[in-house]
Amino acid sequence: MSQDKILQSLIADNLVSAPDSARGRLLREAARLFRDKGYERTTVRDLAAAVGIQSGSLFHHFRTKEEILKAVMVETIRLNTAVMQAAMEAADSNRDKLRALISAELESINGQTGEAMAVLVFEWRSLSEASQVEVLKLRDIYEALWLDVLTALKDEGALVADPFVVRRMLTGALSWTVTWYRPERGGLTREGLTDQVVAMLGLS
Amino acid sequence: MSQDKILQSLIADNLVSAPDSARGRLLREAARLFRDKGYERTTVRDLAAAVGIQSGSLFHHFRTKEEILKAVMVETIRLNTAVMQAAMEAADSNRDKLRALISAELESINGQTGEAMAVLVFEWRSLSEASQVEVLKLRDIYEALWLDVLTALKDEGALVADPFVVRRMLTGALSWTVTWYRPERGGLTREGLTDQVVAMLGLS
DNA sequence: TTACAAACCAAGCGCTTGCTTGGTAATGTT
DNA sequence: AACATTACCAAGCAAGCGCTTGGTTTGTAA
Repeated sequence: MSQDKILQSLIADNLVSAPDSARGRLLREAARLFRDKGYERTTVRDLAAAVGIQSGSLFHHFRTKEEILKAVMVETIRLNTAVMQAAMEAADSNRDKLRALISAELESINGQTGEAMAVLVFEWRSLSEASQVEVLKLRDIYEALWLDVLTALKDEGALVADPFVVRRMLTGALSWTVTWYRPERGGLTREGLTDQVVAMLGLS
Repeated sequence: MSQDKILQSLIADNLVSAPDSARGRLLREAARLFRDKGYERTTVRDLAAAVGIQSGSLFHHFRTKEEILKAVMVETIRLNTAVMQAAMEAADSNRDKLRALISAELESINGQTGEAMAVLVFEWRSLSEASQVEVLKLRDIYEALWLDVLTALKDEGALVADPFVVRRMLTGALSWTVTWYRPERGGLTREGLTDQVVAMLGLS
């Protein structure tokens, strides 16, 4: 299934909002602002101005500012989980599945959903505890994908280190690319970067 | 040189403040609060209460709230650069030097200076641009330590991936341990974790 | 004892924040 | 055409923010 088909299907199920809807546009601008200035430094006036409405009008669409942050996170996880599931199912061997996961995560971090992914990593603490629990449940599904593949590779003997530790190291390493990797400025392509990661793990 | 000797020497040179001084205590509490709640959510009243003074009295020691954040970061980098320099010089081979660097960085992230290191990673954007430039200069010295060793390993043929990429992946991977690694709760020791990282790189 | 600076308090100022309110325009729906 | 619902505006409130001010206590040294 293509990435666009997946998005369409999620929109139809009301799991993520359409990019061209009022809600979708706000969430995209919110992700950008939250990443650039941080959640706390972004005011509801900033958010409203970014979509061309008054600050008070925001509260017709969302009850609180935090609800906007939560929506950004929830929709991003939903989309990426679906995309990664598809990418993985298309691969045969466990090595290829891992490669697909790494490549897909790099894409989600540095591609279209990059702003939202950065928010997911760096604005975690700004969520209320109740919301954290909620978002964490969605993350668990996502993480299970990784652990299944890594555990299989460990059983095959292709991996020496502990699957849990490897996944956590990869989470950090891949998330961190958002702070330095600039594919548009030439040099390393995303596939090239994926190669480097796989090589680092000794799996190439 | 022992870790304590290094600290004493830095205090003597006025490069970091003594842990039992008024300034030192405030910076330690600030690091803890900034990590726990984030810089923006931490008020000057929180900071003052943590050391038992009135909020206004803070501004006798620091001109602005941001100056406190900057001080936390600067002193932490200074200390850790010195510690890592010493750890590295004690090792002979390049493999051992890299191992020493990894172990030392894990210690700095998860040990005494852990709170401050987390602040350094997650509160970066809360610094004014002027301060960012200043802190960045200090970081460059620190990063040069890593690149020297990784480049040497690449030349030896022990490393397949690009040194710059490896360092950046390691930065992310090691920083991220702050979010999950809990040495006190048994299981993995710091040396054990270092082993896992070295094994992941195929250098064990 | 006196002199003086460093450390601190009590009070509050000016501003920004998230959010509310009461009403008006736009957009379907029948 | 009549109504109902959604989307929005203009204005502003209460609370919390970083920081200032004028004055008092504490520490140090001659």
